[in-house]
Amino acid sequence: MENPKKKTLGRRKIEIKKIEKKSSLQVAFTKRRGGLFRKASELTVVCGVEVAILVKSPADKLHSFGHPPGVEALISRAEEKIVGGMEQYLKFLEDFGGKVEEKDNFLIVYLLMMKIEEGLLPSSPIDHLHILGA
Amino acid sequence: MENPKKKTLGRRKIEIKKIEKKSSLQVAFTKRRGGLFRKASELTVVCGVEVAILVKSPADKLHSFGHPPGVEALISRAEEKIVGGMEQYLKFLEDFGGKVEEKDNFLIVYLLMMKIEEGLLPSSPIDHLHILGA
DNA sequence: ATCTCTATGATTAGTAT
DNA sequence: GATACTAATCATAGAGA
Repeated sequence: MENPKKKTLGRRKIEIKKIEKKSSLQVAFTKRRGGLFRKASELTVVCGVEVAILVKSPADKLHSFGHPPGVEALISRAEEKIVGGMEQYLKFLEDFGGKVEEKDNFLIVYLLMMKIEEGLLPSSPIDHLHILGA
Repeated sequence: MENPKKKTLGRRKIEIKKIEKKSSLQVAFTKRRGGLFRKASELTVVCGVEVAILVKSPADKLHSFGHPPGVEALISRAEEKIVGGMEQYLKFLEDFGGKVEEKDNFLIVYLLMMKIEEGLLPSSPIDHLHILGA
């Protein structure tokens, strides 16, 4: 039998421009975010590199990806010290300061991002400055 | 003529594990980083969202991607204020503090990352704390 | 290091659940 | 919000220039 009524049209070519239909945009966002994070994950493995990604959803929710084993270790180490609040946090930064190499700025910033995202840190560096009397 | 000696074998299936051969890894990294950034770019357009990516190359060089028009505007605005060094920078953060909404943490962090990457800011937040007498 | 080449493997648009 | 389906579009491995 010819043309056995295809169930779907398959992938269609699209123009890269903003999707207006809300429901379609939501589906596209979920798929493409997943695709992006998967690609990032493959990159970390295949090339043995560090990657951090932040994406804000159409609903302003923050989604993040990160994978260096080093970053994960830092986050774990930080976790215990940070949950204690601001004082613990400042102490953590000081401890951290003595051990981190120049090239690890990347990791520090990533760590801070994650903590901010989780609501465990003040919302911006500005708060620190004020607290410290700047 | 059958089998006109195919020029390439086409894409081959690979296992997702670290490539050991250095030259292959370098090529794969360049291609996959490009692919990742292209996907990110499409995501920002198709879904109208904000994305920031940091990747450390096998040679420890930092590559970044970012695209919200808002972020670009912030960076421009910041540029003038930041090039003056630490004092200007602190002042910038204070100015910034009065104007930025809670949901803009993302942008702030992204901005800081970019500045650190460019060597325009101290290497870590720790330095601020010390300077401010923490 | 970057750029073809290209067959093949991988992703995803549109729709329904 | 995420997942399943499927055909078509898209990305890229491996090799060479």
